[in-house]
Amino acid sequence: MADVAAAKPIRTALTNDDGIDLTIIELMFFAYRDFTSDPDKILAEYGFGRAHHRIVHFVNRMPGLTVAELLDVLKITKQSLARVLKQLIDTGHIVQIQGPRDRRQRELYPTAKGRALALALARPQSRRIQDALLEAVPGDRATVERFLKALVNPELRPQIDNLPADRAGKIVGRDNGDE
Amino acid sequence: MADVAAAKPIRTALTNDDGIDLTIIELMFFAYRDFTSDPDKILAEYGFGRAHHRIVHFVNRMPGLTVAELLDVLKITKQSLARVLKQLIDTGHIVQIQGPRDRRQRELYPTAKGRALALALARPQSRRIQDALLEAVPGDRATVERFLKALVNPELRPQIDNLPADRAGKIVGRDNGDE
DNA sequence: AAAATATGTCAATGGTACTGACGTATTTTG
DNA sequence: CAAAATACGTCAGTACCATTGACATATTTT
Repeated sequence: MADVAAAKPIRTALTNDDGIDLTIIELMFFAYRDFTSDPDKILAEYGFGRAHHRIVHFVNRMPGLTVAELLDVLKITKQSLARVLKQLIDTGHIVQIQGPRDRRQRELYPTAKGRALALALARPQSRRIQDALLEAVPGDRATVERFLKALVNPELRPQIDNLPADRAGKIVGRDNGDE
Repeated sequence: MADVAAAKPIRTALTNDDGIDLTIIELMFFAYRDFTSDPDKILAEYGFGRAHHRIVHFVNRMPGLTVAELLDVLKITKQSLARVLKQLIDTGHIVQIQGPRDRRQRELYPTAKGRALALALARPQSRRIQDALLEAVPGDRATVERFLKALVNPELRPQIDNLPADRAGKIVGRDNGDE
């Protein structure tokens, strides 16, 4: 009976007074939407989507990673990866090389074309971040990084720490004189 | 000819040395993914997706907004909204009321059920933010808010400013004694 | 030799988004 | 008042991204 009649509309707005951090919740939504809009435009020219972006990005960040490692970073299924990875291989952005130790594995490497795409996609995002930090005072960047990292599930934070920050000292793979 | 041969793999990792702010780019990816994972789990129980989340959220934040206004906030097409909004109306989360001034318009209001859903979805996100700011010093929250807002396209920032922060003074609609 | 692992693939499904076109009710404009 | 514009809804078709489940192959481990 109560279900039949139209439910009564609530006319008062949900606000921060309700004990919810709506300000940052909404800023995350709007910020992320616009943050991804620049690469989305570029990807559309190639007929690619966000899945291609993520794959080409992490293959460039961790050259030689295996399919299983890539799945672990992206937290998607093998089947979801398959089609998109195949397209990137077919278009010459990524190459597969049989694992030297374990020949069941396929190590994934970017080509020069794949590196160029990763850079083209990252540049506008980096630029947007740079602009957002224009009026930042020393320490603001660290504050933002701490906050974002603290939003990540704790068990996944080591994965982020293991990404190469720069080329000082660390040798990720033998440099064979790419370009 | 050059295209036939397998392209040479690049074995060096892309790093911050390449002039790209990879650290924050990747933090944004991981942070947003985990930030949306909590509501995603709840939505799955209802057979809903992220589109339902966004609609039920902003209808609760701006009760009485019209379909056109909602489209303008979400930046999606009428056709994309249609199916999802219909589901939320059919399940009694949202009600439509003919606009009092312009009868072509349909004002959207949450029901008690819709308000409860919006709160249930927002709570884990708010909690995650609260936890992320646990060790923050005064000023850190403002720094994060400034940064996120600066990532948003400039022309859309007024839209964010117009969302009700709290109920002090401002009367968004007449309070007719909901629950 | 058997079991486990790494990968690839086939089929089916679902959610979200898009473009384009068309219809209806209502309001505004000339 | 008639025409144009507006607000909304809907139909058809398409595309991308992700899922589960099942199965096949090559290789390594036990």
